[in-house]
Amino acid sequence: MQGLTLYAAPLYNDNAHKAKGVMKKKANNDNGWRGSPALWFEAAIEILLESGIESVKISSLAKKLNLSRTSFYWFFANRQELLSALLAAWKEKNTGSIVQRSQAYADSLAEAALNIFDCWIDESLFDSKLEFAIRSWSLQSASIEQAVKHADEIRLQALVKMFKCYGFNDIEADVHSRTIYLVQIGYITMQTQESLSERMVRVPEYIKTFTGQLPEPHQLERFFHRHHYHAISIDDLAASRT
Amino acid sequence: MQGLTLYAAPLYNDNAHKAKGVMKKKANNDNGWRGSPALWFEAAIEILLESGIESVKISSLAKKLNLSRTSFYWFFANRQELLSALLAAWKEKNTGSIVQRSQAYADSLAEAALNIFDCWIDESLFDSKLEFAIRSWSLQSASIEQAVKHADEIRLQALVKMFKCYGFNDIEADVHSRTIYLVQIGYITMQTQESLSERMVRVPEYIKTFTGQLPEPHQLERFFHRHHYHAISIDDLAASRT
DNA sequence: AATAAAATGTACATTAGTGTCAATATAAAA
DNA sequence: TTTTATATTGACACTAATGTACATTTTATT
Repeated sequence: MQGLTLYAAPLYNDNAHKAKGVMKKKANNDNGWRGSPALWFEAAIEILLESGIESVKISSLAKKLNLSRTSFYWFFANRQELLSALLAAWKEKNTGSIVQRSQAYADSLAEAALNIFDCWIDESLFDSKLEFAIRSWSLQSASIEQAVKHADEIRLQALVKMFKCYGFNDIEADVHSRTIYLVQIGYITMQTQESLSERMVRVPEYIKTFTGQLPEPHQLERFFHRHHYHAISIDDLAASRT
Repeated sequence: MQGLTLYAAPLYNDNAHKAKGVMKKKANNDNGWRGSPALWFEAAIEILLESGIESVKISSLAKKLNLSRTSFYWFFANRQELLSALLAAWKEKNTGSIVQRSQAYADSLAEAALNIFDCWIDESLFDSKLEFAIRSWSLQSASIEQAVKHADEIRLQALVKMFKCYGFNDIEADVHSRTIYLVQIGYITMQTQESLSERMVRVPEYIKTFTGQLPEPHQLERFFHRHHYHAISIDDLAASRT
């Protein structure tokens, strides 16, 4: 066993792309050993996103990593310790981004809303699958439910503050915050899989619905640009071919 | 074992209120036997809503019903058969109501939206906890995921049709349908617990956000009335006391 | 090369769940 | 009241998961 308070989120972020591929026998650490806390953790994240927390079984992870099941206990005291690391990673990543984007510079409410939308487009800011998995987990565990409720409060408060900056009264800010946030939570729950362009096409109408104002062309352009989207994009071409 | 294709949803609806109370030893069937498909099913629903599908264990249900675990197999072939009954009950109840309310009479879009809101207020129309539990289940099972996706499509189509009746174009109807539906799915996912009046206070602003028009006073009155809500209500009094 | 530290693996104990079977009890029908 | 259908139970076999103890292998250090 080892100490391991700190590696969870950072390693998840750094190695997420690497871990995606099929690797099995090769591709491990820099040192000569096959296992590491990070590898077990990444395998756990993968299984969590694919099949939920109750599928995060040490035996499955061992199979995935081609390691003996009991080797796990060298790095983690027990299964619970691994699960705590998963929760910590979620906290660090998802709530932070919403709060941060709600405070970003904007020259109008429409643009402020677009700043929030960054989270829904950019996976490096907000991981929707992780969000869904944690929320499902919360059904089974009171402590997780607590953590999720707390996150919702923090996030909604950040949005309310944003709307109030643009002159909304209490109830308006409340309803509009909930609308912008809950529509996204709804999308996540629906596990929608859509191309970038499918989603971008709806953006102006959503902004209008959420804020009451259509975004200016230059604001949309800025938004599209930072997400590498062009009105006639590779996505559109691919879609039109089918 | 017995045949049992038909009892699922009807018995769930009919006996849901009865089953809620603490009963244990008494209060069973009309006949002299202690167990029945319905009782096992109701116990399963309760556990499902409380703690998720993986907690629906025959051993737990038996304890809850004060029956031998193996007695279950007189009524159901196996656990899977019970789970199928749970899914069937969800299908029958939740999707049906949305479709039905989307077609109800309304003299304006605002009122049409209020008709949809009926589902979110009236538990006999739409069971939010069941909805959440099934959606969580869908993470673990491809077939459940399929069923949930299908339900989402049916429901959204019904809403799109409604918005188009009031002159919305394709993309407008699409975005507004998604907004009204996803906000609710978001609420469900957040497992929000609020009093009737807390929710009613937000209704006008939500209607304005979702449809672009504030509801007429008489429309709101009709809505409040059918949900037994009065501007100064028992809820308000209770809240003001704390 | 010898040793220590780190990681891995095998064997075992334990737990918690499913499902089968045969024996028994209860209620309804003859 | 006997018989039959329905329901209930305890004993058993099986499976899949966790976690422990200890031996073994692999890498790093001297």
